[in-house]
Amino acid sequence: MLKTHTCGELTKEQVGQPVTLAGWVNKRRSFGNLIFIDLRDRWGVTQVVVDAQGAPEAHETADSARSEYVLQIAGEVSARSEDTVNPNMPTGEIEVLASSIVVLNAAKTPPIEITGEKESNEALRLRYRYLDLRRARMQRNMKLRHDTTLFMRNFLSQRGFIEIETPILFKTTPEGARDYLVPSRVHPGRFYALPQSPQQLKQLLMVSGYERYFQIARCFRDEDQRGDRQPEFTQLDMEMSFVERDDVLDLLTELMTEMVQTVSDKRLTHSPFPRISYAEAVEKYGTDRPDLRFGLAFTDVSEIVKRGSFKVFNGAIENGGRVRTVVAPGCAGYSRKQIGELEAIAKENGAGGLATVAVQDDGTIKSSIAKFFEDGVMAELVKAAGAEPGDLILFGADSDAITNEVLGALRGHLGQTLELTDPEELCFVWVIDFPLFEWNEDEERWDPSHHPFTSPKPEHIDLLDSDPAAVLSNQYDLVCNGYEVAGGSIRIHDRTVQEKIFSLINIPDDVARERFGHLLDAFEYGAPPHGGIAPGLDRLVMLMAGEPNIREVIAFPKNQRASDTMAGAPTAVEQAQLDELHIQLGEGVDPYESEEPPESE
RNA sequence: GGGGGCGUGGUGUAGCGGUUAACACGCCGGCCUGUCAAGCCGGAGAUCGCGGGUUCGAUCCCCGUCGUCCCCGCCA
Repeated sequence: MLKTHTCGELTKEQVGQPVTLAGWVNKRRSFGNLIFIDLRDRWGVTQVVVDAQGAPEAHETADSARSEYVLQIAGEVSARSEDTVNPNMPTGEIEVLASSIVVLNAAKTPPIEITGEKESNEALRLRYRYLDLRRARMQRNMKLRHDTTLFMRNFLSQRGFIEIETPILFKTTPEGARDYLVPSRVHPGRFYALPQSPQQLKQLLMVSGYERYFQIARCFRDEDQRGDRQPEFTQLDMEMSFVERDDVLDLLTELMTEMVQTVSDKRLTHSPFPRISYAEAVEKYGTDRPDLRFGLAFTDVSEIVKRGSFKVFNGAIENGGRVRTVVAPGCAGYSRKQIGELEAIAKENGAGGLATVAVQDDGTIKSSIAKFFEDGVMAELVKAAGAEPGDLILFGADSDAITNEVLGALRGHLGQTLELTDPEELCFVWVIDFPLFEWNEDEERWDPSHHPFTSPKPEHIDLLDSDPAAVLSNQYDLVCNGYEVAGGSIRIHDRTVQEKIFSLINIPDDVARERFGHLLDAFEYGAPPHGGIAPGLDRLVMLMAGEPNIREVIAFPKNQRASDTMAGAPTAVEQAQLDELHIQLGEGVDPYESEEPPESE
């Protein structure tokens, strides 16, 4: 080793000892004949003192060193005098008196700030990711990610799970997300697909009798990016045999609770986690992934407002919709401008406008729609909505689909602006009892709301033919602070039921056999009842780190356009490579178009 | 595919129809033996992303384009 100690471990106990440190120049402060170097490695920062009189050669080297130079420094640990102790650094009680310094490598001035408090813009950070990853924030996030996966592995291993790797080169499943395809040299015109998740493989492992499987699994989906979505991401993929829903929920609750308590400094709102049905989540919060760090649930006031004469409300109800409210606490005094902002949000989400009722501090009503309601009805309305003096009632009057969006967006906005969301808090909630199908307007068919391997609730199997919309499934999602952080289900393990589902979602028998024959066949050889779940690792680490997007917890993420701007992927390839893969580019396709010229240095 | 924000020395920002384009950090040089956001002095460094238009005059206004981020669609 080129070092005897790390830059984070020396204390008064080592005073007088000879040590050798190696790391990067975090900061250099020169007084001419006396130079201080803050030397950094992954474990911390240690101050090195170089005295021109005591060590002239070392001083000369220190004088020429610059930020981010890689140095090896030999010297002696020395206690700092009382007035020079730095209580802000873990190693602040000591310093290393250098006797010799070797420049292991020089460094250009970095294009992004590594030690400063200023954040360089993300495009630059990604282009120089190897430098960005030197920053304390990134080092902390990578460590947290490691701690998280280590915890998961230990936790599951202790409970009898074993980690099994499944192929990255697999088979296309066109009914899901868009696949990343990999051409085959040996099979002209054929393609592998990168797995969107190891779903089928883990189910097959259950058929194989492993009973408790997990994998820190990379998954690939060729869809557009979001702050919480990358083309490749990581799941803690799990599957268990002979379990029922609550077995999975209980185990995951335990895992998540201990994980947060062990690796993060965030606070859990509650554990065990509350469970709400999909129907309740949508009815009260307008979404199947509500942020429950705050309330602001919706109330259905259709029956009350019917007794008034406001045409917008009555019209919405006559057209099969409803009128629901969300209460903005303490916002009765909102100015016209502030209400205008709320109305803009409502309109962006499909509302025609935004009716409001302000319950003023003295209990009187201020509202442009008050004139459509008798005082008694208005009082009942205020009470039903749960509004107190000082509150502002916001109305959504339309189809449920629209008011879910409108009120959901307003609720989210209020949660943010009224600071009802504590960034130090993690609020997990189970969402259960999802519908098995959702109607696909464009294709005019039923789509699985989760995936086609999710089992219907046994008591609903009879409804599959008569009323598919009413069939509930054994699907469950784990939601945290408004993010879906895990999703899973009890699976189908019966070939007949599985074939039935395929036919309901318009996958003809021959297609089902071609795409999923291996699974259907496997079900005939003693498939145990089984189920599982797949927490999204990136999102969990993001939440525990308090980061705004998952790129901050991925060492080398892709940008919004799914490019790696550091290495420059994807790239055009040589014609010879294409030929070997039997691939011909489409007419007019120019892979070199709009490609940035390489940086010349 | 659609909507929106941003793009000014190395970095982060300010600015604005006419400026020697400002500030901080960084960088380079000098002084300095107790700093840890070191200090003091001096210096270099920007065709204001690119192209076109409007204008007597554009970094500023308009259009296009490229880059980047956010959102909708999409994400079984």
